Amino acid sequence: MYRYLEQRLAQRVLECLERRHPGAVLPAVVVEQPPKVELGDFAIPIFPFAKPLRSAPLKIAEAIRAEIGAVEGIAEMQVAPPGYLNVKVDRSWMAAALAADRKPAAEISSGKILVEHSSINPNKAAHIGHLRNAILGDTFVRLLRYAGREVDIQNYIDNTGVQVADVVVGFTHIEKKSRAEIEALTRLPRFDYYCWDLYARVSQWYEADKQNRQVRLETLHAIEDPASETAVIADLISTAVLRRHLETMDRLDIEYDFLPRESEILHLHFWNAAFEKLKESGVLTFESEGKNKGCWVMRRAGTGKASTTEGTENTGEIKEEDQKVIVRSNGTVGYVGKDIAYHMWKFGLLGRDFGYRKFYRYPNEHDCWISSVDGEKDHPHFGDVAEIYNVIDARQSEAQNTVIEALRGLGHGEAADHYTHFSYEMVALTPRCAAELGYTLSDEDKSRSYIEVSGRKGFGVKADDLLDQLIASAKKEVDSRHPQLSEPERVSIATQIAIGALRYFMLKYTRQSVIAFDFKDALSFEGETGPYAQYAVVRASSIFRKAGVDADTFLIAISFSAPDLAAYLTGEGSDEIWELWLASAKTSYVIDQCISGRYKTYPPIPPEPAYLAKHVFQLAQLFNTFYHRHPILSEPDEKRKQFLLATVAVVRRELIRTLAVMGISVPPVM
RNA sequence: GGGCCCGUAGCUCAAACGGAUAGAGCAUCGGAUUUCUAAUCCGGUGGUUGCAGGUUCGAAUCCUGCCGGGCCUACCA
Repeated sequence: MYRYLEQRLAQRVLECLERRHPGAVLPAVVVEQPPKVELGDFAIPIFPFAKPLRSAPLKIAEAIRAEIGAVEGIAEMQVAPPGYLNVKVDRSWMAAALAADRKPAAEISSGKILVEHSSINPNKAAHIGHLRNAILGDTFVRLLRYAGREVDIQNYIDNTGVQVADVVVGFTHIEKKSRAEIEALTRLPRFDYYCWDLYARVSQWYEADKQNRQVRLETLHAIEDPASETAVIADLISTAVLRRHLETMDRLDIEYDFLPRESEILHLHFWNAAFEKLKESGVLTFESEGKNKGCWVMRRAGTGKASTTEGTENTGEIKEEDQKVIVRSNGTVGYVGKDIAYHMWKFGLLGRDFGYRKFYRYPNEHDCWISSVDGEKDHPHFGDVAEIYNVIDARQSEAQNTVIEALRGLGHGEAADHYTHFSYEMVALTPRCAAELGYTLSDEDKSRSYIEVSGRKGFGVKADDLLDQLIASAKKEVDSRHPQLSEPERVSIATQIAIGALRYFMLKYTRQSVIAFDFKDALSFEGETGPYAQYAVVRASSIFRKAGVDADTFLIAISFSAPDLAAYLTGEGSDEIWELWLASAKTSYVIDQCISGRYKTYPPIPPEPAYLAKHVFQLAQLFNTFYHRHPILSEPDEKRKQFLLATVAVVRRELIRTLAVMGISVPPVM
């Protein structure tokens, strides 16, 4: 409703100006939010119109105010120096719409969206960096689904790469385990932890004797032959670790629909199909001499302008330093090549498909499918989508751009335009946090503001460990507050709080900010945190419980007359309560902003889920202030009491809604 | 060398195609509870937005140049 009002306001202002100045070339009407409620609910800066209309901003603003006429939902307009048109919403109109949860008709959006996230190498336990990825991705999925879009969630599994090979080497060459012994180990409750330690040992083993690296190459090669014993072991390990990753993410209510694996991209020859098209279209060129002799290369994304710059004639030749090797001189294809083929499949441009079989069933009966060479007959239709979003950290932006350019080069400009690298910065550890974990730091490291997590070194905070700590910490608090509750009830509440804290923590930073991880901040339940927002909802719920009224149906049953609403919302000192209603009205507006990114620029800026966190916090903060100032159940004026209850119900509804989009549920008590 | 990102309060972060007095949380100091449970609220302290120019009615935001930091830049994945 808020967004609807904003758009209509901009439209009407533009029409008004066009009527006054026919033929004038006008800039877009920008609608902002004034710094304070007293000023109004919308603010339109008039400065940009001064020059084209050859008139003073204040004069133009006054003219608009006088001539625009009645706009539904808008109560009044004021001209404010040095050149703003401040607009006040018709408060009772908006409140009535909000209480009834009326929404303007949703735009019809078409086409399935594919979101790829997590994509953790299946060779060790997930860590906090993976948590950021999965939480961002999962929240984005929830945003899209809230907006009515159809979404498939994919988690790409690189089960044939060096990282898996390294752990295979660890089992077979360092620990000298048999296949049966490894199989037994995979049944450990936290087999991924075992691999975490082993992986770090393998790295040391390589360091100790460079000869050992030869084993890695042999193993890597052997994994590609599905008939080999090594491949069977690799599959055993990667599948077991993958299962653990799904369990870890399920703890956070993160689910997937389909797990495409590199092994199938290999064995179903996706690359061959892509290779032919890439050669035909000239995206790939063969180098017959120089550094990359014998390789198939393409232009590195982001280098060299499309046309000829200095020296480079348009002969299809690419300067050596701008070359990206896609096929090595020994004929094998690198990661990017496979990724190009995979993305052609995503858009339905490859002409091949995976086989599918069920892999994992969530407690809610939802099935997660996995790729396989010979799959089940009946399966959902994956791929062939209209838009894709890849949640991958910023370090891989060049590889992502290369894939996009390959699609463009193949003539699939439309697909390339609907390919978004949902980029974000990494999670690193503060030096203090690293020290707490027992790592000895060099003086150089101590002076850094953060230190990168390294799976190879076994340096990092494991996802399950962090979650365990959060639950334990919340449990302690719940135990002392609610000793009367049963143990399972207390565990359940503590778990919800822990998830709330973790998901909020990962979402409150904007994407391009490196998270310097610190236990103190992450384990905090006070201030700008998930539990703060959850607690606000619990408070709201408890008011209704005490009142003996059902919060969810209260708003349906009740109705206010416009004069009553106006009395409560526009009277003396009502700004503070109005602010709460106004903020509540913004939920769908905020969700829209999260999805489309902040600017409507080209190229588009990826989505930003952090605005959700800001919105939730603002709602909770306003509510807590309101809660403290207005005793509700003891309000003597019955009509006013109903209005205050309605205020609580609306805020509560919007808080629950927004938290749900963030993947955060609310416990019954805290 | 080239590409991308960052530099805002003691710390961690915000700031809506450039807009009204740059805001929060944490920390710190001082207050608030016989009430819908204080995982809360109110108030104080704390800023030359890395530096220097430029663009304009107006710059944390755009441009240029410095300074400082991070990531990418392999016939690794």
